[in-house]
Amino acid sequence: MREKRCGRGAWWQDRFQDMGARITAPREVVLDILHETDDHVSATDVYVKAHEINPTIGLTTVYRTLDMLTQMGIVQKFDFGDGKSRYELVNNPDGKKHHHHLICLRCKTILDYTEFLDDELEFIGKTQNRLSKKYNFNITDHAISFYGFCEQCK
Amino acid sequence: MREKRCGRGAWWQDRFQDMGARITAPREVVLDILHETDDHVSATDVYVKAHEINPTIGLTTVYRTLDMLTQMGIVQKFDFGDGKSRYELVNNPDGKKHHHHLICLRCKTILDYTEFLDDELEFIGKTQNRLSKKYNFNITDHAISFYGFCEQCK
DNA sequence: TATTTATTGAAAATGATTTTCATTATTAAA
DNA sequence: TTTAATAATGAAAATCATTTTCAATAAATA
Repeated sequence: MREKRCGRGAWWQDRFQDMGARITAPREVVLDILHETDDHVSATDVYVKAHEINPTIGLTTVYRTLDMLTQMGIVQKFDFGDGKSRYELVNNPDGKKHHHHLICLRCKTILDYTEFLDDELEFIGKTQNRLSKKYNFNITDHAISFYGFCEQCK
Repeated sequence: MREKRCGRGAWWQDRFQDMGARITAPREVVLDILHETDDHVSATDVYVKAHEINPTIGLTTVYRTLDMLTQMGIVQKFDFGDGKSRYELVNNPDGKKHHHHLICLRCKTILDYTEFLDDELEFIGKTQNRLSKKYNFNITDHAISFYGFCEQCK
């Protein structure tokens, strides 16, 4: 087993309560794994790690949990074009800060960058406000990706 | 058959020449279809239309052509999380202007928006310059998506 | 405690995308 | 031109991520 959540419960557990979703062992394991990871992980990545911790956890449940977390806005789902989805905590207290992506169209390499967040914040904030109003959308997250060719491929 | 390219060749044909790629009937049909479409189409969408025009064109070739065009930067490939990739011309002279996406996490609806392009242009241009320099990347395109819940789903 | 409801995992089904391979069309060379 | 090399094609088979089905289990509620 692994150490339990600290104190009265992790930040995400309240969200579960609100949704009437149960806090189960498999779900805790998935959340723990996401907290420990800096990378964008695939469902299989999560499954493999989960399986090491608790071999009874099935791939289906991993998919279901990841999907649920995505819909709750706790996890962000990415598709970089290599056929499998990647998942990442939106708010990882210990982990990597919010970042954007630079994707090579030939070799599919993904570079995370965190620079220029100040300029970005300004732009995103403004746009987000305008969009939510205009389209009556409750915006919870965003993604910015640049495409092109990396040093090796250009 | 359908009308041939006007004059000495469409803009994309030069790109083909440069790459040593042949301008074949199936490829012309795929390009034509993309030009006629405003939507983000799936490979199957393209295949169905291509098939109406020329029933000998196979799905495999559609995939291959789309992939090739993506790598050439002529087409942009999107994944919105519904399991199939979408493709769209980057420069569609007659078609829709460059736009960004507003995606509902529950019902998966995709809204295109084109507002606020002036602010965006400024932000994107600046960031793009900085990134190309810093990471020695040849940036050809970008994508911005906002996630959240639409009117019905929130 | 009994009963309803949510969650789970295994196995099967689905469905998009890739690979294989033999054939055909195109270009380059002789 | 004719020929040799190469690129492109399509059908069928193979892959592989993701979903669905369904019976079993666990948790919440009456």
